[in-house]
Amino acid sequence: MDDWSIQEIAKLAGTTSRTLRHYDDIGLLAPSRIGGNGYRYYDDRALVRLQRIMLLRDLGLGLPVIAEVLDREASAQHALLGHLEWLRNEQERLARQIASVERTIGALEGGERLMADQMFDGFDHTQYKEEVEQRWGKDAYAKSDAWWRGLSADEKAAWRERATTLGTDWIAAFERGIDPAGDEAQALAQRHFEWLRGIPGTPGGGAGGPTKEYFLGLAEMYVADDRFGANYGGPAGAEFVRDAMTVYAERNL
Amino acid sequence: MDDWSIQEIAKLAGTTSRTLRHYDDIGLLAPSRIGGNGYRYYDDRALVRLQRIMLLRDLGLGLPVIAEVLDREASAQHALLGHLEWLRNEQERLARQIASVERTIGALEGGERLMADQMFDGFDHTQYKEEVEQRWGKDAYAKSDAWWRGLSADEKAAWRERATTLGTDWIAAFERGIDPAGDEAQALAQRHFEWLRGIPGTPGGGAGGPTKEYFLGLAEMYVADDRFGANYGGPAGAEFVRDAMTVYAERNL
DNA sequence: CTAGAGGTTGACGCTGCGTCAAGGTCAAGT
DNA sequence: ACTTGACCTTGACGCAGCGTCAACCTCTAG
Repeated sequence: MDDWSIQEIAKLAGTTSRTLRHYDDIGLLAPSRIGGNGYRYYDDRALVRLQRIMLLRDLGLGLPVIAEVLDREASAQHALLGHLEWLRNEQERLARQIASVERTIGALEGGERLMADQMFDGFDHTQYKEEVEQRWGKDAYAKSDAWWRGLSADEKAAWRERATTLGTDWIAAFERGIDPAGDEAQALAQRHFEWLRGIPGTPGGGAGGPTKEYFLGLAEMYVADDRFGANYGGPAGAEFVRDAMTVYAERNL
Repeated sequence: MDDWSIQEIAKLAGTTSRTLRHYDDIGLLAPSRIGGNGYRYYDDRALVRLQRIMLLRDLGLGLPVIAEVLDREASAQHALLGHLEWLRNEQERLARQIASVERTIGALEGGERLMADQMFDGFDHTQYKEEVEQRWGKDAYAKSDAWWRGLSADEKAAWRERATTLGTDWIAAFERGIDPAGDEAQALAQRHFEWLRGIPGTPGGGAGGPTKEYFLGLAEMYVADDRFGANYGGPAGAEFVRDAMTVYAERNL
C-alpha cells in the first residue's frame, strides 16, 4: 500500500496528527483510506492536498477559504487578493497601535505631566482656576481637579479628542446654518449633555447629568468668554451653541 | 446616589453592557453597588477605572495584563514595553505574510510556470530527464513529473527550501569534519531518507520510504555527477554524503 | 505475554466578548 | 389594575484552530 499513517504524513508535511484529525472533522482533508481498526491512512494525493493546505495556511488564509480554493469553488487569485487587503488593514492597525503605545510610554517616562491640559470644557486646567471657583465654588474645582489629575496623559488625550470632536461637530452644524431648535442641533446638545455627564466631580458629572443651572451657565459662558467660545468657532458659533443648549435645557431639564 | 446603570456607564465609556458584565465576571471591574434586584450600579471611581481599561485595551493589551497594571501589580511602563515587542513581532510577521502573498499572486498571474524548477533531488526538472529515465525507468519520471506539475510555484519553492536546508546542513557537517558513521551524520542521513520519502511517485516516495537500491544509487550519483554534487558542496562534500548514506543504508535498509 | 508506541473518539481551554434565550423589574400609559 | 416596552438578570453557545489531557483499543517487538 502506498500510503502513510497519520503521524507519518504529519511529519512529512510538518504538522501534527491532531491537526489532521481536525481537518478530517471539518471536512478539509479526509483520509484516503480508513482501516478496519479505524486508523486513518493517507496516500500521495492526500499529501499533495495537505501540502497545499499548509502553504495557504502559512499565507494566513482561513481554513474555510482554503477549502473553497482547493475545491475550485473560488479562485486562488481572488481569495489571495481579498486576503491581501485584510493583511494590509491589519498592518495599519498595528502601526497605529505601536505609535500609540510609544507615545504613551513616552508620556509616562516624561513624568506624567498633568498640567497644561484642558478641562472644564476646553479650559486649560489650572489657568482658569479662579473663574471656575468663582462660578461653581472651590469644591467643584477641587473635586474635578482630583479626578483629572488621576487620569493618565493618554486618558486626557482621549477626553480632549472627544471634546474636539464635539466642538468640530458644533462648528460644522453652525456653518451649515441649521436651526438651533431643530432635531440635528438638539441631538448635538444631547451629546453635549452626555459628555458633561461623563466628568465626575463637577456639577455636571453623575447619574443625573448636569443640572439646568450648570448647563445654562456653561452655555452663557461660551458666549461671554472668548477663551471658551474659541472651541466652538468663535463668538458667532458660541451663540449658536448657546441657543441650542438653552432650547435643550428648557425642553429636557 | 451618584451612580449609573450598566447601560448608562457603558455609553459614557463607549462600550456595551455585555462587556461590563464580562469584566465583572472576570473580576476586572466590579460594580460599585448592587441593587436589591440584582442590578449593577457604577460610581465615578468605577468610571475612571473603566476609562483606563478602555484606553489600555485600545492599545492592544490583554485584560489580565490590564488588571495587573490597574491593581499596581505591574508597572504600566513594563507592561507596555513588553507589549510593544509583541506588536513589532506581529508587524514583522504580517510584513512577511504580505510579501509571500504578493509573490504568490504574482506567480499565479504569471501563468504558473511549472518548468525550470528543481526536482529529483535538486535536479532541474526537465533538463535531466534522460538520466532519470535511464536510471529508474520512464515510469518513475512520468509519475514524479505529474506530481511535481501539480504543485504550485510556491509549493515548489517550499520543496526547494527544504532541499536547500538539507544541503547546507550536509555541507556544514562535512566542513566540521565529523565522522560519516557517527550519530550526527547518521541523523542527517535519516533526514535525507525522510525527505526522499516525501516525494510521491518516485522509487523513494511512499510509506516504506526509499528502497535500498534507490538510496544507494542516489548516493553514488551525488559523487559521480557534479550537477548533483554541487548541492552538497562539490565532489568532496558529495563523498561525505555518500559515505554517510551508505552506512545508513547498510544499517537500516 | 507484556510493555510501549501509536491509534481512536470525546471534550475542555484559550480571547473577548456578540448574540440569543428565558424570565424578573420598573416607569409610563390606558 | 393591567399592559406595554425598555432595561435588568443569569446561563450558555459560538467563533479559529488546534493543544492537551482522558480513557480506551491495537499493533509490534522482545
